[in-house]
Amino acid sequence: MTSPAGSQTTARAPAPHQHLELAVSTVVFSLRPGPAQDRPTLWLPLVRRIRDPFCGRWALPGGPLEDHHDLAASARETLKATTGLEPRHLEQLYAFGDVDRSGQTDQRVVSIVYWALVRPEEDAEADHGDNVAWFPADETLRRHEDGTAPLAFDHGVILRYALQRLRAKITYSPIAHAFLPEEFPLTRLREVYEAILGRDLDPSNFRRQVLAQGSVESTGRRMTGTNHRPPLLYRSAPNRSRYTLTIEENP
Amino acid sequence: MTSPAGSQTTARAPAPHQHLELAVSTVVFSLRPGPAQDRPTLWLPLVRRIRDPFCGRWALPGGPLEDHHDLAASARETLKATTGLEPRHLEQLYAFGDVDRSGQTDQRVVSIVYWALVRPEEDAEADHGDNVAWFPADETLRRHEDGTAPLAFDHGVILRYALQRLRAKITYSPIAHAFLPEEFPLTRLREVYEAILGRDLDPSNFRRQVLAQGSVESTGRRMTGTNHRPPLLYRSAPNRSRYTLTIEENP
DNA sequence: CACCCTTCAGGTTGACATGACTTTATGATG
DNA sequence: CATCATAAAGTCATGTCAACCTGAAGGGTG
Repeated sequence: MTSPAGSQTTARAPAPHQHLELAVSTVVFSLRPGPAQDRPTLWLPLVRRIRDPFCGRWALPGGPLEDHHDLAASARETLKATTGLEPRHLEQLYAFGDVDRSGQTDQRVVSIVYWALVRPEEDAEADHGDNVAWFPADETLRRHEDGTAPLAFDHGVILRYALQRLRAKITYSPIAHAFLPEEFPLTRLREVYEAILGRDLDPSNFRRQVLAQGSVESTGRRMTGTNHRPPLLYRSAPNRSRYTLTIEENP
Repeated sequence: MTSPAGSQTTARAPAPHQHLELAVSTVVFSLRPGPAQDRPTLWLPLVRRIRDPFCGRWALPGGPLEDHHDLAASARETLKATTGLEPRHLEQLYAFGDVDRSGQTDQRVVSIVYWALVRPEEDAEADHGDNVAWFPADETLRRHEDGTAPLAFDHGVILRYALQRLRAKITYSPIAHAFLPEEFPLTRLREVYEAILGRDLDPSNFRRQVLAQGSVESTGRRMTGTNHRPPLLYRSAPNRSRYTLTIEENP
């Protein structure tokens, strides 16, 4: 076998019993009021399967890779078509391709999975019938793992990994802004972090940290009509982080 | 489009002019003496292409995805077949699938790229003729980017990304051990870090850090036959890091 | 308008991590 | 036994971070 990556070998004959399919899916997160209205929590949209295998179960939005679309563009397209969402932040998560993950013996599906963040305003617009719905992320994962309401395919594993990645990434990268509108008081931003990390943060220390690292900048204006001292409004600052790796899906 | 991820849609007709191919490639890193023998540097194996497109250029080892092998297993298999290497650490890097990356208009290649670390002992064993050779990583990247010796396909982009990922990951994860034999003095480990980060580290502070975080444990034994005070030998400790995400390719 | 309530905004303190540097230990060598 | 080379441990100044404290600035209420 001397054929290197990106090989042009055209003679690769798939085993007659397995057909290879390349799909693109996306784990979309949004922040919404939790069950008790204590703290906002992460939600994600799922699509109900209308054919076998896993007919009736919920699955991540996605579809086959579209020709003449790059991977990220294909994720965006498919996501818009299935759910109407156009996320602000989109990033590749992982490629899943275990032999047996398709749920059918005569077919193998390799999925390039993306994860995305949308703002709450963008949540509601789509009405795609009762085959698309939003679910609380942690509860969905819990009910998948205890067998109460399992997801289709290996999408439970994917969801768990996406949650881990989000929680890890938010500690070193200013992605939290993607959940918020253009201008926001620092308390909103802190609530995003608290929701994702699942614990309270000291308002004072949070302010100091986020200002020191320079991921936000003040607009100079203040919020009005508050019941208390009006907070300054901030916007997300142009990214000068050293952590940004060069592969960027966000134009 | 209601077909969710992992879709079973069998009716997807590829555009007649483009054939879709799924490949698996690996960026393998090893530590070897540098050009000047000051400090060891990163090297990687490349494979010379023997057909168009990019005939004669060097490319990452890889090949088409093998049926009845999971993605990581396919990477291991293909790597062993092309270079004889069986890396100690293997991890998925990224999926590359831009429409035009194959260098041919009638074909589209999506590559799932892995990256791997091997120990120097494992380097040399393979003799696959003059179509497989080792190159210094940084110099290869430089000569790709200034046009002196461009790599095939988009493998320059891939190499740059892999180097970034390695340098980022070594700061928060104990992967450096994968370059070393079972037992090693801390100075060896420090040299690995120095080579990858490209700067000297204080031996004393390095020792304190690495012992405090517990990624290595002492064997109790010492090196013998040294020209100086014999150092203690350490081995890598069972991973108790919180940073390890759940998708593990390393059995 | 005096007073209270709430949240904003900035400051202080102590525990701990990090970087630069110094000192002592231990084997081989001649 | 003096010397050499490196290991291993200790010292000290500085920086960072969580926890806590204090005052500021609005609206609401009587």
